[in-house]
Amino acid sequence: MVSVEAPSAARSEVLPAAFYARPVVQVARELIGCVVEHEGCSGRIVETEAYHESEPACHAFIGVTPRTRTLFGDPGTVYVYRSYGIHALLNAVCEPVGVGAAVLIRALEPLEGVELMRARRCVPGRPPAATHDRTLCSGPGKLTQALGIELTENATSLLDGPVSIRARDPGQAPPKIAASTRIGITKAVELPWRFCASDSRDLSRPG
DNA sequence: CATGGGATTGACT
DNA sequence: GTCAATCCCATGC
Repeated sequence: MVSVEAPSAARSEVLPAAFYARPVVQVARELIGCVVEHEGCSGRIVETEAYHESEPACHAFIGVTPRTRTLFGDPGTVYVYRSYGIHALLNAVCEPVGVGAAVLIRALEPLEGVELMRARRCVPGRPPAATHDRTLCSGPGKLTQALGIELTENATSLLDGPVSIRARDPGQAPPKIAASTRIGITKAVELPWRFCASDSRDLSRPG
């Protein structure tokens, strides 16, 4: 059995648990440029936000409950929850076990499986999106819909589970990153814990 | 058991 | 710019 991957398309390694077992704000910044993959569909992370149990915008602020239990688990675990009754939002659990913290993945640049993503994002009765549509994964609810990630993936492992995140190509220059305040929250709004790839055109909103 | 509030999106004025 | 859709779960009676 020979790999079908061309040498120029060699994949970076899956990020290890030690990557996630660090301060969540640092992880959020370093996840920019990494690649999320689920069942053949993938995209480059261009926007993230950090959430930590010490501040009230984080679900873990209230402590351990059935909903927040995942946040306090192993670093490198998937945390997915239902937002506004409609959307599934994807997070990566960070910090050591017992600390409730996670990085919200807010936007991707589509890479692989674009046709399938477009099909999942297609709304009946409207024309299909353009081929390199910048709205395919330009938001936390959009990217989970495009990748087919649902609540059933909650508490699975990013290390060997259905959803994985690979490191940036170390041979490439690191992306230029802009920090700003988080979007869509009403508490701890002043913290500059949102990170965007400065040159990306796939952001949920300008960074 | 009833209620209220979202880490959003897309449609519409 | 405004607004509704829709469901999980935390909270309070």
